[in-house]
Amino acid sequence: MKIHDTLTGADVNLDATGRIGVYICGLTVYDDAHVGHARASIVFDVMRRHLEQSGAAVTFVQNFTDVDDKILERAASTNVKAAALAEKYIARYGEDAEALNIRKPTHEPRATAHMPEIIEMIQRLIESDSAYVAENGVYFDVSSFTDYGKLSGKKTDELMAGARVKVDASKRSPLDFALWKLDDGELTWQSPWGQGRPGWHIECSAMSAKHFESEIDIHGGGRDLIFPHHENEIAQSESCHDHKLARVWMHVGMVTVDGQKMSKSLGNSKTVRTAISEWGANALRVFCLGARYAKPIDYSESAMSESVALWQQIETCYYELRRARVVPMHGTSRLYAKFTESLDDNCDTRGALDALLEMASRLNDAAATGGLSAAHGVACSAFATMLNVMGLRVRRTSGDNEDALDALADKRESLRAEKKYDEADAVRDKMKSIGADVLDHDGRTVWVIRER
RNA sequence: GGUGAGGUGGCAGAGCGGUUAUGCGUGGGCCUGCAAAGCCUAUCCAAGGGGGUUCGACUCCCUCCCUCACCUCCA
Repeated sequence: MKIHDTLTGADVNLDATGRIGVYICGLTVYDDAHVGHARASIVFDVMRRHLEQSGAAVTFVQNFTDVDDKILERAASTNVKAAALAEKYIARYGEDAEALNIRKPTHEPRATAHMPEIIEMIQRLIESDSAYVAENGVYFDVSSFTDYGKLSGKKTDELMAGARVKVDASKRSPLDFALWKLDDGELTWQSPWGQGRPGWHIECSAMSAKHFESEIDIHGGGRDLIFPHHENEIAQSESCHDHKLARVWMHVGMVTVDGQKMSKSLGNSKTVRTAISEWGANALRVFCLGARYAKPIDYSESAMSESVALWQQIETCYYELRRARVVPMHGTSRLYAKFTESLDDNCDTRGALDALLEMASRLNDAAATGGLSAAHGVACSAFATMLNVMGLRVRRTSGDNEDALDALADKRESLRAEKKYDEADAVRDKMKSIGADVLDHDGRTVWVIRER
């Protein structure tokens, strides 16, 4: 699999048959996840599924940052304990991820559960003169790391000139960032430098080092993490270890609304929950996978209704195959090859989606004209695999209801053959009451459970 | 101001130095007892502006314009 590396700008080949370590920067948990968070999680979920489908043993780590200024602020303003607030939103993200069929990461480390590792890493940084103790806490000395800026393409003197960096009198340089903040409030720990809590960034360096002994194969997150988060992670980690932090850096483009980045501060964010209830989880996945991951995508009514239309074609195809009792069969398929080649090519989910849609369209065509048969076994098998790799999940009803619907569909077919249309219509109404849409072609009755 | 990513048909969105992307939408048709779904077919042959390289550029180079992101917390 070929992946574009943000740091070098080059395409890096990954052996998709070996072991692959992936570290994704997850959420800071002080509010519900929005569609932008969902996109990043979905893209990396598909990448993981594809790597595993290709034979790789993937260790997939996605962290939660559960100690942070925002969490403390939100907790204070809503009169709840910060730890409880973080816990609540971790749980709610878990529900969102489940609804979106995002596979559980191998590990979901939390910053608060890694205080010894964090403190130890800070200590090492101080010992190697990469960090220093100041009045308000411990800071990373950016001037000690000559490669600083290599990921984001920023030069330290330009950053200095920018003067938008917060000035803190106890820092040697405005560019230095906090590793440990002295504090005696909630969510604080004892450290050699006094009571306090970690700064943002250090938790990811400590947690990734814990889960990966050497270089991480793929380190990812949203584009907005490139600076300062990932830049600072590199500085910290590479000052501690003699290997690079990651072989490949992968950054997912922003989700915009009316061309503007979705963000909480702008007040234009759409929560995952809202999007799912308005459009359905599969349509949201289709939307998030409908462009190459590095590009921005614009969330809008029309984009989402198009995603729903695309999803419905896939949904219909699934039920056509099911009703025709096509038995999956191994074999080679041009569209399946296009699907895997697309994903191998820098995780081109759009290309993969196109292959899946073309497959659905061909099968729907066959269903509408000659009918599906055992001859479609190979396509049926490829279709199922593609659905699975894309993480799309057709809505089902209970097994009992499926049996009942099959029986009703059979009954309706014979009533129609006998031209007993009133009775056939009654059966259709019955099927609708169970939640199934009825599609007729040429004497055959197919039912579909629609997501929406 | 700096850095990065882009500007493709009504919309979304690819690839490619010379052949129709594709999908959605729209028009027409087919199937059907009805409805729904589906299918077929047509439509749209577009490439921010200006230069250049070339036999030939949407595809390469230069330049200008514009959009977005990051430079402050952010997936």
